[in-house]
Amino acid sequence: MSDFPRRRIPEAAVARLPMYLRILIELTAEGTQQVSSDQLAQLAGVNAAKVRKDLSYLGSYGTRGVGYDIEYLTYQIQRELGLNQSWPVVIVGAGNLGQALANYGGLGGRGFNVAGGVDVDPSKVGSVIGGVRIRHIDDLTNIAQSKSVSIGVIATPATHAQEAADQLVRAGIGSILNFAPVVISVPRHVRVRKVDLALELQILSYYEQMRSKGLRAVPDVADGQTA
Amino acid sequence: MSDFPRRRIPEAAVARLPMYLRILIELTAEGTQQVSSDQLAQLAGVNAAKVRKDLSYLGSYGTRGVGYDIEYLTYQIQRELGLNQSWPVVIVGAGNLGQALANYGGLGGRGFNVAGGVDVDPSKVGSVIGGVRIRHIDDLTNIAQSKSVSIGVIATPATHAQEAADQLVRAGIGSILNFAPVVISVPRHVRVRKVDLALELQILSYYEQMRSKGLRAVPDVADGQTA
DNA sequence: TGATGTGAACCCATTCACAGCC
DNA sequence: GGCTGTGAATGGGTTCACATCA
Repeated sequence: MSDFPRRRIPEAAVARLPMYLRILIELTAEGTQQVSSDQLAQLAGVNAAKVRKDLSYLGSYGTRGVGYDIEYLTYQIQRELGLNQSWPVVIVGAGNLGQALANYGGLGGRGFNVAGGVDVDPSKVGSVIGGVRIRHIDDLTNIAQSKSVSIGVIATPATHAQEAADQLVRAGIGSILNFAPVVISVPRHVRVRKVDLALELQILSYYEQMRSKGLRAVPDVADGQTA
Repeated sequence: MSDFPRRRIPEAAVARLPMYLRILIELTAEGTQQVSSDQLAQLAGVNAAKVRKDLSYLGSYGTRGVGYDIEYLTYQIQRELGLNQSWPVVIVGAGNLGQALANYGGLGGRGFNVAGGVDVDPSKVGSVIGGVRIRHIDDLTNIAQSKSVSIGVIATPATHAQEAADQLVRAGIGSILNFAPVVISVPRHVRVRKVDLALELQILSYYEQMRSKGLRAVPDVADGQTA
């Protein structure tokens, strides 16, 4: 109501906003107050025009001839990403990875809190990891509903990932971050993002192999950087 | 020489090959021997035409009217990605994340092995994690060169990530997988991929927020799935 | 007949280049 | 003068649709 739903932002741009946000927060920590699209592009390793276009989707928050006010821009990006609230997330799987995630303190400052963790293993149920009590997976729906959780993280072995996904969907979760190295299938309205260590490494190995074969591979762009 | 450098594969296609590979390996485990682009697309949650085009970059390894021979296709993808050899990787940072990575057994079967781990903290140096002895970061160049490591993983806190990147570059590493939540800058010839939990969650929160505002957000595509 | 392989069309994303404003 | 904001141009990736072949 107060902030009417502005035009939809292209997916690719949305994916970069968190990166800009992080950089802005770092700049604030260093005491900087203004930043130009050129500087920001430099720090993010992308093209300056891209920065300006991305930011323009939020509205016209820059000042011509000057740049962007960091504090104001930070606020706008956070608002756009929905980070003016703290999102409760639930973690499925309390093995190595699940524990690492629960212990990872970095989430609090970035708009999230771990509302709970679940596992199938009875020996894990009841333990407390990173301040989070692990409950049985059958409690998932309870937890999700009582704490209004809409984001779930799958940190199970590959063999149980689909099961975990099904449970999350049944619990009414709308977005899933999948750390298990398998493709999970979910109803179309559920959004999934996947993080897979080996998969990332395999992409890198392709280019390393190209390099070793003497092909200059590509001039490199991707997550661009400066020396 | 034996396999002459075929035309370069588009970046987006390269990024999907590991996913196909994993699915093919799963199918093999289930005893399947043939697969069509339709089936594969279904399992990967992408369009069938995309599967065919992606695979066509490798060469014409399918049989019209039949599909793809899984074993043969698996071999071809592995070869293309350079996975017919095992790539040694070095992990910088032996904290929570670094330990989780070293302990993660899944790498061996997917074309990688942990050649070593390093840290700055003297109390960590000398310990053995996941079968890997942690050494001091000053040994990085030694390790990298003696074991021909070309891929490095940054698992340090954000504050030390740039430092770690510099050391890796100095050690002659060509590709970096960065788990630290900062953008690192490296010379142009070094390839970087970034994995950031909070960043992924922040992307999801954008769409959850859209949803909660009643905007049907997007019809969803991304890592597509079937119900 | 049935599924691949691929030109062509389409669509989204990136980049250019400059008008507009401070 | 300097930097934003954005139409227009470009480029890459996706999808269509069909010729091709087992």
